[in-house]
Amino acid sequence: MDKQFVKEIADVNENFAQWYTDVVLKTELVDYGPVKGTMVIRPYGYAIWENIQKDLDVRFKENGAKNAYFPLLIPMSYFTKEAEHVEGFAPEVAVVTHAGGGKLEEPLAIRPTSETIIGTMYSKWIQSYRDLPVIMNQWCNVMRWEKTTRPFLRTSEFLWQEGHTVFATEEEAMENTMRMLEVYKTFAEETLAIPVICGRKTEKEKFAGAVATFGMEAMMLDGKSLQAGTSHYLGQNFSKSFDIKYLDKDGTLKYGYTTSWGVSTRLIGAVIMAHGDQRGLVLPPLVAPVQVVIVPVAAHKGGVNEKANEIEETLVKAGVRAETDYRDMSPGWKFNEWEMKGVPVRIEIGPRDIENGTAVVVRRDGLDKTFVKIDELGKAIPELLLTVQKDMLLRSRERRDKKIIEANSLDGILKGVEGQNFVKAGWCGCRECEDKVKEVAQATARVLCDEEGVPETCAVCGKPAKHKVIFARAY
RNA sequence: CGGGGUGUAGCGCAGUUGGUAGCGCGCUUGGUUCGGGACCAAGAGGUCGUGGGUUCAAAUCCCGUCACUCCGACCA
Repeated sequence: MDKQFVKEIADVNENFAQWYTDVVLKTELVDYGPVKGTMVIRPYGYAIWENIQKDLDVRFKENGAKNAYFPLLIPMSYFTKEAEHVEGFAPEVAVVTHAGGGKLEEPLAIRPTSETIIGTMYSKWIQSYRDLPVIMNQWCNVMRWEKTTRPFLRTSEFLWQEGHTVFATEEEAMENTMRMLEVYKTFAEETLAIPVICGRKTEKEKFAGAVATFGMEAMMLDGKSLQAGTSHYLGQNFSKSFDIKYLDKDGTLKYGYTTSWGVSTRLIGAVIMAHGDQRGLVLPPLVAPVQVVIVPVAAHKGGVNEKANEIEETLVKAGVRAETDYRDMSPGWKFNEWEMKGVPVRIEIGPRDIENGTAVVVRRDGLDKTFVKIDELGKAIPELLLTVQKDMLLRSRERRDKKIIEANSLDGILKGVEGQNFVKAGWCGCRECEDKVKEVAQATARVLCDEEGVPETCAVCGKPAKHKVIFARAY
């Protein structure tokens, strides 16, 4: 079709990294920030984030969470209370040493995550079993000084949501960890149309300071895995470090059990890399800033803009995020631009259509044109958006499932990941074998999936396997 | 932190043996167009990343430096 346009965005298959960068910059989702590794999220990109926030927030509240806000700066001393945690984050923490025109007595960490400050506050707030559970969530920015960065996937500063809870018992805390993982999974599939695989992370991949980390992994178009969300069971590690105690019914003082869970703007990266194509973005209707764009054709002929406006009003009334592109440009230009920006449905309306009482309706996920009676748009379009949303999930899942394979040797793992697959394999559970896979195949253990049945032997060393694990190259 | 690459107009690039800055797209104005990236005309826009050196003369040659980027290592 349009060679020149297609050339503007790198080939999806030939150079995925370049394609990705082109898409985020050319569709005006982001721009690079002045500080290395930071990004400016532009209105179009931010609108996606707002849709994600809105949707997730409802789900969190349905599960008992309340929103709060904790400070950006954390005294370094707080930070050093949990040994594993400080060790895990130390290299990437940015520190404020000067303020008010002088050197500070105590340096302040810019939060890389808020377990420490929230833990400190919880220890003040929690006295009795009657105060539990505490389930709070905050939407904020965090900073981690990363060596290599890529918009949305890994930036020095990013926006996220972090939930922090305290429960009286291990069972409740564990239940919450799994519950929030499930919330994420449902959200990813229903709203982002991205199928995910959930499971426990290995010791190596675990969150610093956690007893256990559970993650959801999504497959990108190039077969690599993206950790799209995590839910941590922290046991009593943090409650002991931060002195989070409550007086139980039986009159004894006990440490609470804490959990934390988070997803970030990385989800936007996931959407791009799971659904995009040669023409650019393909956004699932539920997160698309603009769900329907109406393009008037031959607007100078009179009555066209009026009709377009009328359709827009009908759709807005039906609860659709619809917009009309009145710009004085050739329609072809607009078609391509909105396709690049991933708008799920386009409506074309011109003199010919008005005469016939129909409009041209085009799905971004298929680009096939259909004619719909103008009077029926108010009903047909919302239905179509739902269909697109569902189809996108089905297609992604189909595509992904074909690329999940099994292997029982190191070579099999290597061949598998080279073929852009997720590779399920038996694993003895030792760190050496995990490192060996990384060395030979540049793949890491994504999540354990023991519930599917553990193979007899470890694919690496041949000793009896303790786990079934998914190996994949990852972002 | 190692290895490669690139810095020239908003974006993409050209610039030969050193000779004083160019192309495409975009932008502005006017007009004709409008069903898959339209056309004509007239414009605006540049400390050639940066510091030094060689030279009558440097985007071009030499030395330094900075930034960005890709591939590793490290990490959510």
